[in-house]
Amino acid sequence: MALVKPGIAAKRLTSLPSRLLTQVALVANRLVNDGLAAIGARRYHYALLSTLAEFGPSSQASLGRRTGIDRSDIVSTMAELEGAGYVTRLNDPADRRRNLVTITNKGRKRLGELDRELDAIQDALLAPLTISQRERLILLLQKLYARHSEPVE
Amino acid sequence: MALVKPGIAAKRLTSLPSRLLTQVALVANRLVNDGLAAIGARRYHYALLSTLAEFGPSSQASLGRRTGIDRSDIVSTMAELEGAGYVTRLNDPADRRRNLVTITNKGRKRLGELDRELDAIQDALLAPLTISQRERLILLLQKLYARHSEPVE
DNA sequence: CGCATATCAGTAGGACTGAAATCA
DNA sequence: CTGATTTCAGTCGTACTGATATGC
Repeated sequence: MALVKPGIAAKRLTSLPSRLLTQVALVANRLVNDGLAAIGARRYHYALLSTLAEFGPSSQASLGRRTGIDRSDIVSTMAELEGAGYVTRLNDPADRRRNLVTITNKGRKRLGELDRELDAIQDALLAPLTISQRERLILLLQKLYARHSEPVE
Repeated sequence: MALVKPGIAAKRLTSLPSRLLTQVALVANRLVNDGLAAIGARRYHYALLSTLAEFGPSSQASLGRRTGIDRSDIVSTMAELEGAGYVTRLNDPADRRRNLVTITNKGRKRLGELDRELDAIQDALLAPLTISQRERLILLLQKLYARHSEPVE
């Protein structure tokens, strides 16, 4: 928790879109990190468990592409999740380069806990906005993200 | 530059507001960091120089409150900016605990360079949106940030 | 061979903490 | 004494790079 009472910021900064995004993302990340840390989790755990739950057993490389998490960070996070019993890693007999990662029942229960925690966090984050403002914000962010994660040409 | 072709993400993730914010902020930060690094600058430089230009000579503590930058990071960044000749630090005769930081003419010129660089970056970032969508996004983010940086009660 | 996968070691900037020294 | 300011020495999670080993 940071939270020093802020002063009045320079106009150049308060109207700079990239900075607004960073500052609001920082607020969101503080809420998410604190909330997840309270139950012993991190953002990467949620991203990986929810991807495994939706798409089924996957290689680590595929998980990296779907979540945007670096291959290198997948490795260490997978070790954590496996250690906690939330996933299993087996060598894929069809392609022995791959680790086939599978979510366990314990992992599914864990995902449920994380879902509930994150729901509460989203509410806290978006509390200042009306329902239709929240929808608009989400659509605008999705549009921005979609265009910027496409191959640019 | 990261840029691995992304896969299809889990629905839980693509609709999670905190994650959308983080992902778009990440895009913005990559653009900003790369653009500023190309001319030897960092985000903190812009935040501090623009605050000094708008509010005049300030203590480091005041700069920290206005920019949201931690007191500890102000110290090291100020050393960089002073080393480059963009600011001067004098002991405030009126309160000898304080460093009175003042932007130099060279610092003002530098701020102009950073302004131009950042203008181009904002255009690239917001290119997928229409003008009125950009305005709406900015308003929504400002509202969120304002409410979350107020004393909560 | 080229290419993908998994792993490890390490880097970099950003956010933050705790403690010390100084002074209002 | 309390409280503000500056500074230093770290920690932490995130994003990322480079190299290596292995297998398709």
